[in-house]
Amino acid sequence: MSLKHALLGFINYGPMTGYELKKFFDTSVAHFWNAELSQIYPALKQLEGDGLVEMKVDVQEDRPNRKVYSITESGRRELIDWLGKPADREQVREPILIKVFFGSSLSKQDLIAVLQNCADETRTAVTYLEHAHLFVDKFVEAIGLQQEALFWQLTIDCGLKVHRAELEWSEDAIQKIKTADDSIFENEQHGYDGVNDVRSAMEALDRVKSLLPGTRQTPSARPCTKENQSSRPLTFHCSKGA
Amino acid sequence: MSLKHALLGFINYGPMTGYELKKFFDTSVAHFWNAELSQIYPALKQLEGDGLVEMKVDVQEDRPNRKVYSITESGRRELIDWLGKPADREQVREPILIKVFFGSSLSKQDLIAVLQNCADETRTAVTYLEHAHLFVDKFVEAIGLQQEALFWQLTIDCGLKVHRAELEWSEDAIQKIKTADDSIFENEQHGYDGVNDVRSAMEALDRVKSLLPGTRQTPSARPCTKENQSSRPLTFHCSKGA
DNA sequence: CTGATCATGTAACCTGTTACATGATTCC
DNA sequence: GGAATCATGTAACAGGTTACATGATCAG
Repeated sequence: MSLKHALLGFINYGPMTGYELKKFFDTSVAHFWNAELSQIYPALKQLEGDGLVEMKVDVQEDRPNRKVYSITESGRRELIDWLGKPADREQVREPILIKVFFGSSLSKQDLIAVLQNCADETRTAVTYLEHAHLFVDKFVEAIGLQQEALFWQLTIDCGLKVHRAELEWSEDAIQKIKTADDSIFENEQHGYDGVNDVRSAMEALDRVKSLLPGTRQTPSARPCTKENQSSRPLTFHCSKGA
Repeated sequence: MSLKHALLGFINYGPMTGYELKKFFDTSVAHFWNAELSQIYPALKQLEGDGLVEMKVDVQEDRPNRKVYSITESGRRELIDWLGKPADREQVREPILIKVFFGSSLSKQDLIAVLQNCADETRTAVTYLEHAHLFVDKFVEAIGLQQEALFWQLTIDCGLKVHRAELEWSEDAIQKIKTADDSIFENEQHGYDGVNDVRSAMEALDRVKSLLPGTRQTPSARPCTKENQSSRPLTFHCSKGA
């Protein structure tokens, strides 16, 4: 549950309301985490129920009352404990790669247009992150959290590297597609079109697997069961725990 | 709804059952999309309800009956239509970056350990993807879908570039943290610890924003409303539409 | 006999997004 | 007067994961 720990992390800077937490999210971690108010408020209630934060109502005359949350000792322990544990990996989900994967159904120009659009958006993201470095410097100074600068900047470095890699990829991909043979596009006729063919394809897959290097071989087809999803045989599963 | 379109994409290769679709997911798109059987079966029912696929029961004596799905004309149109539209961007969510962001609460060595673990997992992912190139070549040949090779390989190229960038980042980050001043770690005392300070921090933020280049300035504080989430002022929002 | 394979599903749950509701104040 | 600000929430929905249920056959 990363959200609750991110909330704890901010509240650890100092007592805050849900509304203020939302601002912190939007101004400092939006490039790698988002949270809506409708998610923050119930999460704070749960943190309070677990004794990780304490709430005090701040009565105001001319504005709505505020609920100010502070971290407890138990909350600080929980935060430090969680921070020190290996990070979860979220399953990668990239709609653009679905489009590329099935790109043979499109015309060359349509596929390029989709990738061009992707490249443009990524370029925008890179530009924003380049500003962000400067922004963080000013911000941490303004709020007196200079010690945090290194850590905040590191998260931006990550976003920059990753987005630049994405951008490089999409530009490369466009080039490769441009120079590809026209015959592989707008494919109507595929390799097989019957149940038996899919079956023999799966058998072929097993033969291919046993030819490949680098992993222990399995004598027969891998089924769709829990066990070998995590054992990760020959196929290129790559986003869940080692 | 990327999942349904991915299903359509595979069924477009040829008639298939849910169980077979799961195998295709696990062997060829697992590095950028996952789908459980419990999600595939109802999705197929919906696709059928929408007239995008057709189902035929294949009665077998010695094994459970199968439901074989084929794509319809309408389904093929829907697929091509979706493929040609700009891809959605999923909100980035990186638990590891939350840990780095709040890294000042950890000891130097604990933070390095977390990043080391992240680097190791990423290295494993890179190794798998390196195998995957070879695997795809053999696989598409075995199932007679050679025309698909370029597209499938491109999706692996993307994963490789991105994961290598991540790996590079985590190694850099470890170095930067190693050489950082010890005083910024295990931070108990933060810059402010009262409500009023958070408020003045938010005001400081607004002053900072107006100093920054590259975007149109806003005269006053940005609130937590829908409208300017999409207008993306000065902060480094970067993962939603331009 | 145990466990894997083939094959289909349902139900509960978790996380997150969108829409809706309220209501005073302040800025243009 | 209308929009934005401050400040709190609820409800519905969407997407995905985990657990559970069934049941036959085949391999070790």
